[in-house]
Amino acid sequence: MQSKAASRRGRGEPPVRQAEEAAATVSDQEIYDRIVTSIMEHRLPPGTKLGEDKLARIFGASRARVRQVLARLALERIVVLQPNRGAFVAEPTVEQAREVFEVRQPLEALVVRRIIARRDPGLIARLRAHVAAEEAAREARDRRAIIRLSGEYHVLLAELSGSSLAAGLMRELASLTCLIIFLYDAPAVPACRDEEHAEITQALADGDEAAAIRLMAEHLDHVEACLDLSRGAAQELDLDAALAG
Amino acid sequence: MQSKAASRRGRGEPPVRQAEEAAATVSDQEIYDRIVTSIMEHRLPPGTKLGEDKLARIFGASRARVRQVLARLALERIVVLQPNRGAFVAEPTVEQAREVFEVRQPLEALVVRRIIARRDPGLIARLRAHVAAEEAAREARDRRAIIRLSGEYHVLLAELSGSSLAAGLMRELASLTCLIIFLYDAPAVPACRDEEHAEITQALADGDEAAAIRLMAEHLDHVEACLDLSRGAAQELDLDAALAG
DNA sequence: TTTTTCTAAATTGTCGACAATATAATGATT
DNA sequence: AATCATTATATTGTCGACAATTTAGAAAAA
Repeated sequence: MQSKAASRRGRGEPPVRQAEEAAATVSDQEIYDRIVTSIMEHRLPPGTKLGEDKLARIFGASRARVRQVLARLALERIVVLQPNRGAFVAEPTVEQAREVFEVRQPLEALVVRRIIARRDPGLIARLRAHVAAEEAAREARDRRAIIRLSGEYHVLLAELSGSSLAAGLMRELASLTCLIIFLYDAPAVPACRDEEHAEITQALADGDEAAAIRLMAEHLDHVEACLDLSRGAAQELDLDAALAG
Repeated sequence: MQSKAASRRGRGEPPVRQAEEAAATVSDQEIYDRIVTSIMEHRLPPGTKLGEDKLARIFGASRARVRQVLARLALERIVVLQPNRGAFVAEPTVEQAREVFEVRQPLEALVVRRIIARRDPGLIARLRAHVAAEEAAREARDRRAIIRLSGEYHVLLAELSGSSLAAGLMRELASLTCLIIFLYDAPAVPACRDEEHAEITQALADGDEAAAIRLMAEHLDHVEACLDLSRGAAQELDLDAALAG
């Protein structure tokens, strides 16, 4: 099947590590977390087929278990289920990308207001620790970790806000944003938001609600502005290239 | 092939012989819709146990199918799954109730802005038709239909806004709101919002964004203000009667 | 060579059976 | 009589097997 490594740039073998083989028992949550992490770190590119049998072998779990997890991912819009065809990592359209940012904007503002209202210093400490982790990943040039941690900052924010509903929604939206960034981002991306998380955290520590909300809004605008949403997805380019040759 | 037997859709529960045929025809979506409708109409009160075997018999489907639907409902927070104990209709806490309204507030504003931006007359017509249906249900004193239709107005609004993301979120939040109203509402509730949907629709028809947003915010405030945050009631009910129809 | 048709392989959808756990029912003990 | 321990029943959790469908490949025809 796989003749040339170069030919399977688009959607080939799953980049999921096969290192740990069939251990005794792996929970649904573990399977879910590993797939989500892989997607957030772009080791599973959009469009990748997630075969049930293949995943079951990788995780050493039964197919039914994997199937359950895939159904959950599909409901969270991170994965698309095609009847009788299987599960694929979602490829959000330009339209969907805009919708995600549109919903995130007021939701993040809500989260910021809640955190300000709490005035919990321990809360700020956790945020600072996360920002430090982001900084470390950036210095280590670990681009995958950078992308994942950037998304997780917002999830952490929502969790610390005390609204489990907002946290759940943010988890979903953050994962989707990772997919969107992978699909539509220009190469020089991460520079766009290097210090913004730190600045937002500082505004929260100061209890400056207006500044925090403004910084957050600008931050989201910056990320969205970095995207090239005028043209089709990068995946279509691959298709065109393949057809030309 | 033969669908003659299916034409007999009485209120009587599907006996064994009908169950056999229904197994092939009842889709997951149908099971999902019927349970959601029953919950929205308060025929399945919060706290009701949703036994897998019992539901499977009622719908004439396999337990695995029912289990899938229950997992989906759990992910949408309408149902709670207790490990090794089963599925129960969710009983949102006071905290969760506040969270729902808190998230709905900016989300509904977003939906209103989108609809205004569209300026589609056909869209207004559909809204008016729905409001008329609400009016009819109110005149018919069909309290269950009133509650369900009230929630569905907001879902329809989100769908017509053109954002599938917002629509999906609103569907979840509307169902939760129905549960919340059942748990915490004082008896004299629906009076709270008799004409508000019509007024919002009119503002949308006029293209008056500021008025529409203000009316919507006030509407949500009114509903929330009607809630009584001191008691909670749940009673046993047999599933067959509640799911019939 | 290109297109079409048919066959074979692989993958998903569905179900029933068995094991693990919780609930109830019963009987024994204080 | 009340409480606790034990047994019995019912429900959920998990798995493998089989059927239905799709995909890939081979063979045949244009």
